[in-house]
Amino acid sequence: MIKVTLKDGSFKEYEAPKSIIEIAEDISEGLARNACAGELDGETADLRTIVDTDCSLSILTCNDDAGLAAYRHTTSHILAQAVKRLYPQAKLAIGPSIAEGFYYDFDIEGGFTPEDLEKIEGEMKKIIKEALPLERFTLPRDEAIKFMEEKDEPYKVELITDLPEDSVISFYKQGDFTDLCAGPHLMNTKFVKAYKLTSLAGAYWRGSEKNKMLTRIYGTAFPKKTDLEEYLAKLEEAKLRDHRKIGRELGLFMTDELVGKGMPMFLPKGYTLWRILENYIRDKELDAGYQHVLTPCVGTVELYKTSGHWEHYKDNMFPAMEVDDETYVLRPMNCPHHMRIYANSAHSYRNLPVRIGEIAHDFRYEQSGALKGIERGRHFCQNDAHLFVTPEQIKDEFTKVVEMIFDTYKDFGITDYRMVLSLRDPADKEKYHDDDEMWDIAENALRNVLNEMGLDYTEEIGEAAFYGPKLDVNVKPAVGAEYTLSTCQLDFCLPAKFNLTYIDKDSKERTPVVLHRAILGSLDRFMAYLIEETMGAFPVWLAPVQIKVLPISEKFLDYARSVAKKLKEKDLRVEVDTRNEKIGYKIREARSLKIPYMLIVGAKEEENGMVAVRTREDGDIGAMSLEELEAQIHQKIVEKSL
RNA sequence: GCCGAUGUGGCUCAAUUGGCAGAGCAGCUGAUUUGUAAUCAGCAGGUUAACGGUUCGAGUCCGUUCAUCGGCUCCA
Repeated sequence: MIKVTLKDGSFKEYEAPKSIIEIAEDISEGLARNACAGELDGETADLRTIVDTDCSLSILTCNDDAGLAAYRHTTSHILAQAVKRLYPQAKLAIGPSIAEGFYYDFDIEGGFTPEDLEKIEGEMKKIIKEALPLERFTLPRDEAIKFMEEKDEPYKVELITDLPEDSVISFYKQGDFTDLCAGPHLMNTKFVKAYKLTSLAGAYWRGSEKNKMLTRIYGTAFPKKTDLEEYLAKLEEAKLRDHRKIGRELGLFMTDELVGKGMPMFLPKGYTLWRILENYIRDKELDAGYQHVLTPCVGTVELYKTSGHWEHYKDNMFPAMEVDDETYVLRPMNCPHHMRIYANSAHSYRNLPVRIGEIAHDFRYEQSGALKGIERGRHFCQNDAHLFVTPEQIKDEFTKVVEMIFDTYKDFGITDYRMVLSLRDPADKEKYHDDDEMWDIAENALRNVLNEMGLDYTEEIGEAAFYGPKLDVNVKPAVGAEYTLSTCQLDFCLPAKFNLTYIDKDSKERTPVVLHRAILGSLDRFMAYLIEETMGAFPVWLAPVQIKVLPISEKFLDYARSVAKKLKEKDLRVEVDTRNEKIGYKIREARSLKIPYMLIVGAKEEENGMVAVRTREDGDIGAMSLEELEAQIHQKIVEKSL
């Protein structure tokens, strides 16, 4: 009798002899961490011992991240096996599991077509049906290299060559296919139940654009067919939230070939929302002691040479313009302008911090492939500010910025975000200002404040700005990759480059520290995120049109207009549907435009001086006086609720 | 920028193997005067992204360019 300890502490008993593989398959439906399954295959010793030691079967299920990752990783091996069977000339690169599935990179002349994917899926089905066991084996490094050389897999050879000399390299074999891999994996290909190859893409070998571009196949896999279907349905649904689609449908913004790519234009409704965002954040900053300025969208190239941006970002700026004897550039950011504004007057420790803010238009020559609606364009508008502080004030000011971010997110109902402490890569002296002591001080300063505030964050190396570390607040859009919404950057570098000073208590000149920060980030991108979060059904305080008055027939047009006029006088955003259509038709359109309040007016309403109210959320809520309605709406505006 | 896909009225989509560019919605005009998610009729709207090529004939095939989409790289 073999007694097996399960992960939840319970036991399960088996008649001996039974192989560990059989038991593992039984217990875990094939999802076992078999980092050592190859060695244990056929083992009939006391399983209990093995389970109790660390090198054993920790039983994983697909409810575990690690279990699901193993499941998907095995699916990626099956994909690679299928590709090698159908296209033996394809060379294997890497094929990990990722957040929502897996991918595998191949080097193949001409790449794959969508039709190829179907063929490959078919071959994968066969491999699963063949019920191939996965066997793990190891080789010393030099033999591993030889092994992959014989298989003519240059990318695998390169991967192994980069491992330390004394490494022992593990492989997983399934039938006619063997891959370099650390594992763990399923015990058998037959356990893969539901999978789909989702897309084709190009991807640089080892993520560097200097390397060859390979062909990547993305796929996903789930333990159950229904889970896969649910996931695919969710993807389709996400496309409906895409800000580019909703932005067009609601008349918020447009793009135009003749104006240029990456240059979105905001339409009246979009600009109404824009103004609300702009006023919101400017007022908030005023309350927090910021002073706002207005600076031009161009500057001399010397300005950017002084800051160091020219050296770092020349290729991502619009080309320089020669005017008379001078060279100008469209500005990619505003720091240098604000530095010069600070330098315009003398400063004492008494008047620090100086907080200079601007809703500033910037232009960046983004790579054409990086453009995405108003999320990332070549023109955008930053909610920028630079706080000039003494070293002692860093902690306090940084804390206040983080609090302003939280406060703002609360108002906009943003809850799904991730904080990243972005640090330099100490090995990269090209990209980052070379002053290790400065970096250590700056990074620790931010880290300490975050810890003191008790915030959850992850540290990421090589994500800092060239002049300093930063806190980024990242969100995930409906479609595509995560991006940064808010940022706060600590800079010991630019103030010195611009010779900025303040007079300290001891009458000595000192260099201030600068915090670069953006709460809404860029207004464009913030709006993109709002659109996707709300699906265009903005809360009342943000809705470009808050109220639409719908007369039952043309007879009541005058009354409808008088209602609209009264509400406009109360600073509400109102439109009247003056078209000669039936009421159902007008309601239908107002609903599709996600307008929060519809006021239906006919004979009854005109007689009583009332309006029949229909809300976006609750439908028909009956007749109301204008005073009552107005009070209700203003309440929602104050609360910033739906 | 790189790899791949896509491009037909404002929007969503049709158009057998290459054989007369079509529909719905939106728009305009008229009739209707309407009570909570689409009233009826008519009209107009196109160099099929642009340019070039193959062909008796190109929306369809080939080439170049542009734009969009999915990724990669980048993101001060």
